Amino acid sequence: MAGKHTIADIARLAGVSKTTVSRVLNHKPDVDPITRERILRIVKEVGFVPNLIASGLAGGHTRLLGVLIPSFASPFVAEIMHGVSEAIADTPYELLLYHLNEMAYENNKRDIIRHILVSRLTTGLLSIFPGPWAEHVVRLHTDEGYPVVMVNDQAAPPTIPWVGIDNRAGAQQAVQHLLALGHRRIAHIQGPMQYYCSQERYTGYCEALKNAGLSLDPALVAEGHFNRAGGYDAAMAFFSLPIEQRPTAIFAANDLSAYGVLDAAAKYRVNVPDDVALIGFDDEYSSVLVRPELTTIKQPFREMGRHGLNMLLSMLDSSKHSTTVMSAFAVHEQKEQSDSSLHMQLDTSLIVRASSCGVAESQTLSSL
Amino acid sequence: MAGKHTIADIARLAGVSKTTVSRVLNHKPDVDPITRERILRIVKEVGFVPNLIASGLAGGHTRLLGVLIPSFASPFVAEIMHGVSEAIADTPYELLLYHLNEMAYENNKRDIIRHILVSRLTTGLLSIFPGPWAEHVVRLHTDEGYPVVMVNDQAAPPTIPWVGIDNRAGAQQAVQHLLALGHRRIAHIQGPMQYYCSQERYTGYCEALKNAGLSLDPALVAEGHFNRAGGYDAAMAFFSLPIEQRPTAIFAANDLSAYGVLDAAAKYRVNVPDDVALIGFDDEYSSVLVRPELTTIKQPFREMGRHGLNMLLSMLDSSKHSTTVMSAFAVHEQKEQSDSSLHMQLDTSLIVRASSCGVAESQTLSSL
DNA sequence: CTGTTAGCGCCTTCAA
DNA sequence: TTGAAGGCGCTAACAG
Repeated sequence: MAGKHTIADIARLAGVSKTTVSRVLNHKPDVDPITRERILRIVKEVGFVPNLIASGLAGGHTRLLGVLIPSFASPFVAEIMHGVSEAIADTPYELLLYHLNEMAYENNKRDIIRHILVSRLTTGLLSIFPGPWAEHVVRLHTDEGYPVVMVNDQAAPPTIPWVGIDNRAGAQQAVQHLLALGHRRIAHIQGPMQYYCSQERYTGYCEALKNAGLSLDPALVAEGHFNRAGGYDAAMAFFSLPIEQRPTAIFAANDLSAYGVLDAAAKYRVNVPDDVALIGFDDEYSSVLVRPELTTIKQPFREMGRHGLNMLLSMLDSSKHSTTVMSAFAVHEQKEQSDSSLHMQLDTSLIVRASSCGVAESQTLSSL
Repeated sequence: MAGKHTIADIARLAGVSKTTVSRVLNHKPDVDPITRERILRIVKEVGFVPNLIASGLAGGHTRLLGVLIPSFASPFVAEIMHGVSEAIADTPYELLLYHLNEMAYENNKRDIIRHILVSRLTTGLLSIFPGPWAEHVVRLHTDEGYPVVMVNDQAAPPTIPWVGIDNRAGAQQAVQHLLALGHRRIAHIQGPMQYYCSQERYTGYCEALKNAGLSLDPALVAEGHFNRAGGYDAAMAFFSLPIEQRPTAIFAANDLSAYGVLDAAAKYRVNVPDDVALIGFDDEYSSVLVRPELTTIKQPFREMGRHGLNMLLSMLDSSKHSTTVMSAFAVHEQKEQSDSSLHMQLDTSLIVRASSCGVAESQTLSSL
């Protein structure tokens, strides 16, 4: 039975105390180099791996990091997780998955979050798309001092460590692209307005129009719920406007809504991009499969995951140092400071495909 | 600071011993009902949650289950995980994620798997799409007796607990659908033939043809690598055949390949489904987004995840009972027996959309 | 039914 | 530079 060794076994084999073995395992400096080599050799020989549970208990903290994800439904989450697992690959930490079934729970959101803290399994938390959980996650950090990083969502101004994108700038990119193509009547299909990112994208849309000297036409703005049906409904409304009021271009707050626009366009026999140009937001996998392929604003999901996890790791690192090296006051000072730098906004990028201008079609097809 | 309680605290508050508290926490029967109620009340009041790390150490096994996933790239994995987390939701277990970056690792696959065993973090393992890891996962179960369930992949005859589908029957469903539509020249785009599921799907294809009294035309079979480019290449080859040899229908071993067929059809100006009918396998999310929408064989991914996790839980359960209740010999007997019933083959289902017969188009569109 | 006594395997003082 | 001793919070025998 391989691997059933304990530190005691190694100590016996090496003829030293358990303490010494523990020291070399934890990279403490105060060990005779010769002894260290001998121990390491034995460790390798017998394939010893320390019991993480035991060391978690004794050390007061585990090597587990929690990842709170809202749902697997969204392909983004998978992309983000991809980045997360890349980042964790060469660390000694492991990932504990907290999945929140979307329904039920309404009342005990707080309990579930608290459970994460109180069960003491994890040493830190990465919260992806917190959505309705955001406030509890924030409190976990603010009130309890638990190391938390939020990925890709934010309460108005982010108050805790956070990695995301500049939704406003992304929306401006989108609208500017349409403006550059000569469009003047540009519609917007909003996301759910209780989300900050929806508000930001809408703001970006408004600003881009204003910068171009265009006024906002309320008839060209509709809420689309971030899903296909919502996009469909919104687009149907646009297409049923009198011809001279119709938009010549649509900026959908996410790709899913844009798919709905394509449905509506097919129904109305509106040609995309000739009759109406279309741009989405996210760059989902499916956006190269729909016809025409969807122009969109790409979010760097994988990078978000990677940076988020790295940020969490660095927080753990610095808190470890601080508690041993610095006075309580100094700790507080440094925390304030590093927190303020713990807001990372990644860049979005414009991906031009056929849905905004026909010429792109041949390019993307040939790139297959 | 909420939740910093230990069993000792509860014991003090309730005026009983720690042991008693531990007993009610672990649902042992031998506790005075009155005392039990009192303890539970206090536990609730102070919001006590036992330290899982400590109980893992003391009890000799944790409440963590490992999930080994090959990559987040595939949307299936997300679906399966969805089922997994549904199943784990009302158990006291948590999920530990082992993610295998596809590359590197070639040499230390074994080490990584061994690490799972040896680090003792988890009590059992759910291995999703093991692919190249399969043999090591199998050995983990066979040689080390570690509780393992494989989801949706299998070495020739599955030798360890396993949940998946009947790929052969699924393929037959697909081909029979095409036969029923009157097609006689049905092509097949295979998956990578080193995968058992690809072989099975191919076998199902052959059998369905034979049952219909048709002979196999080697020109109508091509390997497609399970991806879009592979499907494209294969379809290009089919479409460049002399007209009378061309297939009137194509069964792609997965949806991705089928997307490639659509690309090729667009290039060749072949109309789907009028010139060639198309059916895929998997029912990916995107298959309702491509045009025409893709007829396909749906795999019940979520159910696989759910059943897989439940199977793992029941294995843990029974092994717990067996080690305490039965002799070593009896344990072995029961293990053999339950293992043999621990192979679950779920049903696939045929999803008819526009790519196989035009009439379906209006139906699916209207269901939006 | 309940409490007492030992650890689980490791880390962390403290003293040598 | 090393070792011995104590404890992390809980569970699992044992007795009562």
